[in-house]
Amino acid sequence: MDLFDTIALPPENAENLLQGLNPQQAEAVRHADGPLLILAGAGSGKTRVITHRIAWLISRGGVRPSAILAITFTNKAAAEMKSRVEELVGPESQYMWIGTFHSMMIRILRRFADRVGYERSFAIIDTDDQQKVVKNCLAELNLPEKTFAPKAVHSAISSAKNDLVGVEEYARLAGNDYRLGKIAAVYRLYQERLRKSNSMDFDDVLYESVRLFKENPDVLSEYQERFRYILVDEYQDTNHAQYQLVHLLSARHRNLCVVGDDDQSIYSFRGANIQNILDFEKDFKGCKVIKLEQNYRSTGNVLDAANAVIRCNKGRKAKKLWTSEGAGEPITFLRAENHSEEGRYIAGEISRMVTRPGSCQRYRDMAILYRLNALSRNLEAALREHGIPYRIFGGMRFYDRKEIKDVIAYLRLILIPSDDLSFDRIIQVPKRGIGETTVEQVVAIAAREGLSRLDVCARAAHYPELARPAARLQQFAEMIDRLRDKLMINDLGFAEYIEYVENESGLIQEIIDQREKSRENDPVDRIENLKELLSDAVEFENGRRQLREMAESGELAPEDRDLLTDDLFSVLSSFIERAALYSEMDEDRENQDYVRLLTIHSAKGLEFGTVFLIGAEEGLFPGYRANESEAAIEEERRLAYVAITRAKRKLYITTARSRLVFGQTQSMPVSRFVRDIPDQLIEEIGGSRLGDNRLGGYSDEGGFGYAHGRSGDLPGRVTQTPAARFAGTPSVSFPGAPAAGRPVSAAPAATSATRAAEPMDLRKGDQVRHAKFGLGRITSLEPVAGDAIVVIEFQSGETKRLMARMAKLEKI
DNA sequence: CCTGTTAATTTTTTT
DNA sequence: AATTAACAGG
Repeated sequence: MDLFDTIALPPENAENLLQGLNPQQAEAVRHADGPLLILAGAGSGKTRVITHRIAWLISRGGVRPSAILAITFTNKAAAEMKSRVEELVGPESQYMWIGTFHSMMIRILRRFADRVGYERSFAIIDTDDQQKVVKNCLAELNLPEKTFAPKAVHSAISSAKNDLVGVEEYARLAGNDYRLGKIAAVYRLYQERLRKSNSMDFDDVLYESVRLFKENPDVLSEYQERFRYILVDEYQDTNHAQYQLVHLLSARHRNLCVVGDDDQSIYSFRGANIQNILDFEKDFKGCKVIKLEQNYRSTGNVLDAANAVIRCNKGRKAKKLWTSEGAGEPITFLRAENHSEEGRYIAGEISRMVTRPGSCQRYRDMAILYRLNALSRNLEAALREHGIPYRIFGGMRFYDRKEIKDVIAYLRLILIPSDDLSFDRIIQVPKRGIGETTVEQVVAIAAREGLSRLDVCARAAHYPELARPAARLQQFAEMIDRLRDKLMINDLGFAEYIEYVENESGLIQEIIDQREKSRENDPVDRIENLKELLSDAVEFENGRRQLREMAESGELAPEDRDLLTDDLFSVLSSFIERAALYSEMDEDRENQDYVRLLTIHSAKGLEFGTVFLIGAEEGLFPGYRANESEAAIEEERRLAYVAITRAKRKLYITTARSRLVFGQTQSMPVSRFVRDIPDQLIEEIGGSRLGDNRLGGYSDEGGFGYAHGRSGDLPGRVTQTPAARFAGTPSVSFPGAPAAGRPVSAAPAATSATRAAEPMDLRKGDQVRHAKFGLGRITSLEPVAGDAIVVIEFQSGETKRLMARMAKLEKI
């Protein structure tokens, strides 16, 4: 075809793209037109193939970068792919579309929002909000949460959307079934609510995209035409809606390349359909299939173990990973007495490996993987005791933290006064003398009058039933108005504006006050998180500026026109959108030297020299819930396969005979997956993985002799390293020291937002003047996040706790 | 209206 | 064990 019209790079340069690739990889890179399925086993150089293929299309095939669409599942994967392609083809790669399903479809949906009945400025709501809306709907329909668990109802709605089953069809399918009928009613109300507040949840983004394309042939046609080449990574994790999107978009040119590994499909619980990859050959008759089976990551033993485990699954494409590497070290299996012994052993092994004379092992090349987040807790004590720097991933995401979500809700309500969801979140935060009954009345009036809840507050005096709290409600509405005016005046930097909101809203003061009361030092310092949000805002503003400069110098996709404006309003709008789509994993700076603790799910796609897989016990892994179905066990087995194949050189698998599960000490048998690993690959410590599955937590073996390590049995010795404070209390010297709370994003706390204030040399005992409270004396000073909380006794007799910078203190 | 108490409830995760 | 929701009392 017209593939080789233009040659953008010298041919010899293009040929370089094939260098160092094995025949299958090279074939995948060179494949010209038509559907292509790449079955890429773990560690088979998948990312390399995708990036080289894109580069090949551009430099050798003369394909315009803007005609290429590459879809990944995470922002992190997208960012990595982007930078690796850029290395290969240079700056023109910026015109490619690389992103997640959601980020790309949101761009398209904003452009055509009116076609699916939304305002262009629609908001994306997160899981928390979704749950809340479901609860509200249940309450309104008088359905007891006892029989209709919000979580279950929400997940039913979510899967319906993922399967492209709309409200009407769901109701039809429910038929006369009482329960399904009620869920259908919740579904209907839920959608109504979201639409009224101009919000979409994550599932809607996909559902509405499919609808947009199906109902608007002109729109579909434009994008079909534009994307001549489409690549989808992690195809085994696509759900039905994503499958439809890919099929719709690629129907014109049929240049669809999907990459995946059915053995690594571990997201069925969120709608991923493994059948999508298994059936690709049926969907695209005559497609090219390329298997990448040579593994470049792991040693022979690790790979053999992985193969042995996954072999037990039925319903998978036949393949077998191999390596030209040697067998390497045996896998070490530990049968510990309990979790503390397990932790001590691991910590001992880590410090032994790192501190051994001449060792080139680094903390950063090690990871501890587990099935459940709860298991990470046990390890912390042991790691800290040994002075091992570590970082726990997962659990709470930064943007999911309460204090962050509160600020975001303020910002959203400022932007969109009709955002009732945000209103609900912050009307009582901080406490302002508005209680449950008042809120209920406001909600009722808003519904009756067809006004937004904020509007009702502003006009509270008009309603007799709100007579008593009217002043407070109006005050709240006025504050939001004031903040909006400030936004429109546009005289602050972006981060400065957010800081302004954090203070004016009273959120900061509220945290200070609460801290006074419970004076337990929060392990997660909420003030520090709020400061961190400011650093993020600075970074965001800078990134956006760069992007705009790039965009101005070249062609601009219609979806990106809003980049041209840089007033506070539009910067804030896109910042809020990013907050909904952004997770902490996205910002793991890889060169930091610490051990990583993560779930197996979040370890997918990563690799480590040494991997510790902990808690390999029946009931935990596979989880007790998996026993209900064969399919669930198979998914757990794939999870085990993913875990094992993360290891490059050395794999440890550890178990405890007894463990605290849900506050109860239980006796834990060895996981069936471990028993599938052949004897010759494994070295056992502390007991056999085969026998010894008797019940009863007590064992008379009395621990174990460490086969190769001494440090484990020296619990008394504490090595102090600076890194130990990664998980400990943040220590910040005031003024001007960087925050230590989140080591990964060690952006200095002195952002442009906070730089305005000079570093003050305040001390306990200093006399100060405050604009409002007058003269006073500092009775205590606690550094926090490059600022400080000061307690001041004023001459009036009052004692106040304030943020030093915001208080604008004058030293006397 | 707010705050302190008891009772109940537990995968995995991204977007 | 630990977090979180419902509930009673100031």
